[in-house]
Amino acid sequence: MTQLEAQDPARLGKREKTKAANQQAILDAARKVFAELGYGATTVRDIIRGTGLASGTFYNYFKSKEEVFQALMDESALRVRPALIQERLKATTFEEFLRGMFLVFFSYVVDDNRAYTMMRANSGQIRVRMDTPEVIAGFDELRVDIDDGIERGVVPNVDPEYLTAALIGIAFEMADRMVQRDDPDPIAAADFATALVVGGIDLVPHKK
Amino acid sequence: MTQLEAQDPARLGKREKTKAANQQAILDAARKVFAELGYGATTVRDIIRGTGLASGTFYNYFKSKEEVFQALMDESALRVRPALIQERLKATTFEEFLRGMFLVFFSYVVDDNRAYTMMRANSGQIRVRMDTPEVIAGFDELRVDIDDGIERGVVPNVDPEYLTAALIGIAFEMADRMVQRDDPDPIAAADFATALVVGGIDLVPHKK
DNA sequence: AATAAAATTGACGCATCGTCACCTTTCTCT
DNA sequence: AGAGAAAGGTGACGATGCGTCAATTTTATT
Repeated sequence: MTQLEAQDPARLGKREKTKAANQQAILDAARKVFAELGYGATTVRDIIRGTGLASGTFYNYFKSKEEVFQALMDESALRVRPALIQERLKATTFEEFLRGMFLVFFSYVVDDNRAYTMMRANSGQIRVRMDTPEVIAGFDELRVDIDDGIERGVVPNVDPEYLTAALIGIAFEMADRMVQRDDPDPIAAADFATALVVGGIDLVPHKK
Repeated sequence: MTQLEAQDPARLGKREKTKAANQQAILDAARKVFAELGYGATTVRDIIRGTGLASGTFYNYFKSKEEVFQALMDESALRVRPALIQERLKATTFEEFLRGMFLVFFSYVVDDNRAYTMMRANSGQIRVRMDTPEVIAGFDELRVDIDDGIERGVVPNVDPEYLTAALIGIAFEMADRMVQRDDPDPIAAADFATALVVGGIDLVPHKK
């Protein structure tokens, strides 16, 4: 009754191989079903149905529906994080620092629209936050780097916690707005956000 | 089996009187139980138990658990909104406008800590957003007023949607941080937020 | 007082959850 | 290779919570 074909050539025991495959299958099914039905409406059984596994098996991999969702968020976070780190390291001024971070984040949101939209769709009804320790790890590193940047003189000497909070707030709320637009423009969004913080918003007049 | 004593002296039919009383009783019980158990863990029965009413009665007043929660949020929003409007109207510069709004919001968050904390506690696990049409009405008016302000020259001519989004993001994320601090200071928070937007963050150096 | 209207009640049927005893597959060791 | 052990998969089951609804009680109307 198992429809799973193993194709991974890596040297792993069959056990590890199917475990990994199952885990991924559940995640894939979950992403799909969440997108179709929304978080609230999908049941654990809906998810497992898409994998050919038995209902009980789900619980060998995840504790609950919420945990799968969280795992999906983590997957997304993992995909942005390297780029964020990259940007952070190559910035030499605060403005570069900000523009790089915002651009990476907004671009990701537009690119991986599926993942982000899925998350957003679920946001409406009932929501697992994106700023849990796991998901926000990139931004937590951000706070550390802001501390660092202050020492190095790259970042102004302001309350790092508030600064981080404000940046996160700007990023997420603007992203929400952006994806609702007809033609989302990450560069424009990043410019706006950057100007708002470093220069005052006068810098980016809105063309009507 | 009804433990409710009517004490409202207003001239209302007994029907209206108990209806209003029941509605409020459910809301009060809900706030308490949500705070104790968290949104996810409380059941509709947990809520109704605190009122002496029967389980079916709950559904005469609210459609679901989520709806009560939303109603509680609306109650809170209703409490801030007049002050927000007040601030908005009396501002003559953008800076005043911002500082007023931020201060009202942060002060409310600190004052009505119970309501806000309840909300926050639930935020973690699973969350009903604060930016639904109802809750955010104050901020929706904000967007309208920003449009207005642009016309009047009080608010800089920038993309109003992004500006609103950014302000909301700053407000909520900073509020989250603020309430976690030992000695939350709404004035300092409002100063920070205002400086961040109007003047660039250099204006408020952080004392270490 | 009789009748109508409205609201309350709690038992019921339904759905989902998470568990667990049993079974199948994979691993290990000689 | 084969036997025993360990890991993992299975699906039926008990438990829990939901929302409904026919019956009942309470309030309004005439």
